[in-house]
Amino acid sequence: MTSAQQPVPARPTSRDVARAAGVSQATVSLVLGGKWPGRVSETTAQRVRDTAAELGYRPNLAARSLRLGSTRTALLVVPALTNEFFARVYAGAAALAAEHDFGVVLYPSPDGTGPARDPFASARAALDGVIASSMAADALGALHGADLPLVMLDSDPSDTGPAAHVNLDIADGMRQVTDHLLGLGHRRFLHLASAVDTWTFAVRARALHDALGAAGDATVRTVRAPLDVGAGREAAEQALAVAGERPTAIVCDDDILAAGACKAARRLGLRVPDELSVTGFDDLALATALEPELTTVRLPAEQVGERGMEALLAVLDGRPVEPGGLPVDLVVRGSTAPPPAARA
Amino acid sequence: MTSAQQPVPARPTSRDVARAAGVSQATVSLVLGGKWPGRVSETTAQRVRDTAAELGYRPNLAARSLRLGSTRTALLVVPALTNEFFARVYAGAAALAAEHDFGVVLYPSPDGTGPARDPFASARAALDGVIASSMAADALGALHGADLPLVMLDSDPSDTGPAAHVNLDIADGMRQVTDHLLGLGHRRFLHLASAVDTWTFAVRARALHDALGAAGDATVRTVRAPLDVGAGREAAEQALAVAGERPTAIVCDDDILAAGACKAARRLGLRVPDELSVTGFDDLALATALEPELTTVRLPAEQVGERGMEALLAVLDGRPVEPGGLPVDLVVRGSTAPPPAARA
DNA sequence: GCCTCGACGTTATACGTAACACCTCGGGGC
DNA sequence: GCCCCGAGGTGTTACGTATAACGTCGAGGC
Repeated sequence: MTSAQQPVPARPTSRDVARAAGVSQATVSLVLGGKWPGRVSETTAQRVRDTAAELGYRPNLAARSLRLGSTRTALLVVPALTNEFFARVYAGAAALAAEHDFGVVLYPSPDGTGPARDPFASARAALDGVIASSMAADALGALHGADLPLVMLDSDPSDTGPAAHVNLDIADGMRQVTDHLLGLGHRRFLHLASAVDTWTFAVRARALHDALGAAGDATVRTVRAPLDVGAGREAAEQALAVAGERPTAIVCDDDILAAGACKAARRLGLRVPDELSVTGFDDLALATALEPELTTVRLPAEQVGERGMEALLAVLDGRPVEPGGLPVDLVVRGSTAPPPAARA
Repeated sequence: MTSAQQPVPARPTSRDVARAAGVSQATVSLVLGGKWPGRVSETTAQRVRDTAAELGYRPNLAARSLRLGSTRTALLVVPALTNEFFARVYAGAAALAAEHDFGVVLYPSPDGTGPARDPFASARAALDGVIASSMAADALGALHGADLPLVMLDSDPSDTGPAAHVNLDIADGMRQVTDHLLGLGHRRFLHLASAVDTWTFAVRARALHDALGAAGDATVRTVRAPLDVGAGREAAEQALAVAGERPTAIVCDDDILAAGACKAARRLGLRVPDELSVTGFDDLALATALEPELTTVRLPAEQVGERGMEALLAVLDGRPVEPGGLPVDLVVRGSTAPPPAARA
């Protein structure tokens, strides 16, 4: 920037291509734009394309965006990419976006710590829309205020601000988990819940309590912990150490917490699943890395991203967004078994 | 786009703010730009800022980029974000970038599958530079050809094309692992190596063989597997099942492979670490989720991202990039112990 | 009393692209 | 012979911003 600017061959513009090809800049734009077929004779078009390739022409995207007033770029707001679930959501969204010549940029929202920077400054270009996963209400307000098409992922459908919702059938997943454990004979439960206060976790709790309530004779205690193996272990260890009848099954809001629960069990000398059943949620890679492998609920993370992008594209085109939650599946593995009492 | 365009109040421009504040557009730019302090009287400046806030003015980034010829945006090329290591690299790079009013967009490079799209089309804006982690040579060629400042992460320093390298002292990490195991008394090793053919893994292999060669009486077999728990388990299981003297330690290129190795051990009825020691690499969250926890090498992933961004900013400013690899640390946990023979 | 000068603003311009409106020209139709 | 028409191109404009170059005006030096 400071010096050595002159000798560098500046990037060729469409005008350079035009000059070299002996046509006007408008023609170059017509040819390379790809729309307007038949507007330019094939011989001329080919000459333009060849010259462009020869010069290594690359359209200036800033200029194009300015002209078009659109960048074909969406912002994806996620709590943290280090959570495999969201990394997969991104992958799904980015893949579908690419098919439609769209881009996805990320805004890892402040998960408690750090100053809440401006999500729109984080995107380095104008945005056509926003896809956001469930997040704190205040951060959400900022997004609403931006009058951009907004698609919410896995969040409260009664929040009618957004243009569309893409939800997982979380309640059904939790119901499947509970029914599975009840079927095995469990009656005393521990719910190792996320300390994060979002819709997706609230639904888990409600579904669990509903399903257990229907069973009549089941009891459940709840402890909450941050989404972290160590925190999950501590919370589970404390809960299991209290006097009174020990739970025979731990239902976790998340595979990460479930990993913590397994560690807690081992520390207390309880074998999983013989003496204690543990279930997770998400079906991360972690679930099959553990021993025993986790019984958990498979969430189609990539599909969430895809459907989110799909919904955004629909909104931008003025098409209606077909509603409907994404189905989730219980995956039974080695971390669940009948409780000790039921094993003769 | 098709209809209902008119009723929407178009986003205010700097000119709208100027009109409302009773000044010229240039003054608005001067005030909001923040440079040129003292160029405008404080009373006027305040009036402009107030009107801007009132109208909800947001500068058009496309126009700014066009004018400035720069977007303050870097492209980060990584194999896959679902690998926690790269998600952390991104987090580090994005955090430092934000401090310098820079943005980071991602290009998850085709890891074998999928058509290699254009990395520069993936970024939806002009780029000021590229930060790339080690990748296949052909993809790398495309980046070199773009005459953009390029910073390579954890890759062959003898590749002199890039503007700068940010490397981890991988060889030292592997040496620490080997010395630790040799010190415990191990002599028969299995190297569970990554099937990916990049510099960072080549260095691991070389360092391992060098360190073992120095020991004199140690032997090592190598098997390779994709970076995947299941694949790692299969490879390890087959290798452990062969006739002859069984290795007493498995050195893995990666925590994910180490998780596979642990599963293989359990399937074969070998207890870790009593009958078989296992080491990982990376210190992912997975390392402490497993039981026993993995002895592994902690890589400062966030720092890699930070230093990469730092180097890019330096190159852009014409400042020299100070070289030097990032140190890595052996973390001894429960997955390593003396071999059975050494335990009286 | 003239000139200078700094403080404060304004006017004008360019960035590179897309696309509207226009121009040219040869070939029919009548 | 005149007009129309479509094919194939070109001139021109606007997008919103940053900043260089240029007023203007009152205070102060000599």
